[in-house]
Amino acid sequence: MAPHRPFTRVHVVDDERLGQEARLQSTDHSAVRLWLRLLSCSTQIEQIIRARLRERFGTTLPRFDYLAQLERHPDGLRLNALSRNLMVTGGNVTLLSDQLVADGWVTRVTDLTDRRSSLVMLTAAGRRHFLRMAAEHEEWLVELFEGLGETHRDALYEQLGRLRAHLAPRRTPTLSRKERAS
Amino acid sequence: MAPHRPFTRVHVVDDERLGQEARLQSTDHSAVRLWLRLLSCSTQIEQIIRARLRERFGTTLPRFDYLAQLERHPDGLRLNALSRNLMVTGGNVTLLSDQLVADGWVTRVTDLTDRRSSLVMLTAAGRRHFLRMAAEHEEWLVELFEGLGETHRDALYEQLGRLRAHLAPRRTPTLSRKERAS
DNA sequence: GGCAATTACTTGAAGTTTCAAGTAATTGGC
DNA sequence: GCCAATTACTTGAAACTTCAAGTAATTGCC
Repeated sequence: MAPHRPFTRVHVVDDERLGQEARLQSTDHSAVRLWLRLLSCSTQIEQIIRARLRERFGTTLPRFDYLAQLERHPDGLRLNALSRNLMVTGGNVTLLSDQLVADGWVTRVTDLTDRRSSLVMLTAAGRRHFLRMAAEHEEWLVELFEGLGETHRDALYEQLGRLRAHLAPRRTPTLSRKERAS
Repeated sequence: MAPHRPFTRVHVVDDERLGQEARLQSTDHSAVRLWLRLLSCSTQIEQIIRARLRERFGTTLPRFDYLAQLERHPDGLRLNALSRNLMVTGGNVTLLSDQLVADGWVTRVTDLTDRRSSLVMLTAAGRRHFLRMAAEHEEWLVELFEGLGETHRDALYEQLGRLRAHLAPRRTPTLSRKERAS
């Protein structure tokens, strides 16, 4: 079988002379297993949080995350920055903004220095609403991690920090001049 | 700090006598930060994998995960079990199955011992197709974790294992008799 | 053996997310 | 200053996912 790309090496798995057994063992699967564990843990917690947000507050995780971002930026955020922080597409942020503005939790302010942009920020009611949810949200997480042991929690936090730092350079969408300035 | 029983105690955050500073520090945010890190790492990797699956193979992560499950169960899987393994709803699995059957990667076999159920399993072509993708998929992951350092990878893997074990009892959808038997 | 309760799956509507194309505003090189 | 390139956002179609309700088959209790 031909190589996949000029850049990548020909993987041993593609060597048809190897039998199935050898083929499966010929590479180090630890990277895949690590990823599957990470995904599994993340998905499990995500679904628990998602379900509770719905039943307790009738809202969704993306909306909650959106509000959380805004709460950390009292002076407002540009949709673009929000989209990057939340790791979702711009179209999604536009829609979420529409909804949250309609709900009265968020206001849009057109940026006078750049009329392409609009800033979004929490309304007073939105802030109160978010803080109420956030308090309970935190209890859920404390409860979820309770019993894991502080040492292990710290170790996990530490290792995830390393991973995030390792991954970070990969998504470098080059800050705009205005973002660098702020 | 008081025990964490939802709905019972009034959360410190709600105490309006505390100023903003005190309010933010009045609870232990480490659980939230841990969760955010976990989610962030997971999302980042997920989007990279998702993008590559699309551009290289014109497929999606859910479809890939579906095939991966089937590859690990050569005798076929019931939709129900698949739904649990993939942590998605039954309706979703039905739709994915329809698509993958239409693509020719998967076949449906009605379970003779239980005519409510149907088993899905890989076709020969589906298996070849999956193995081809899986080989490249693994390269992406090896590449992603490369440079993190084996010690840290092992430590992360270890800590995630603990977390998963800690989380596991939470989702106990009670195995059916037939599943216990197998 | 019969029937209520459970289980397995399907379906359709609603909500979410992405992609790709489009509009408007700004920037930078000349 | 002008204009091409870039940037910010919006829009609509398509894909995906969930929820809730529905159908069919099986199980368990009497």
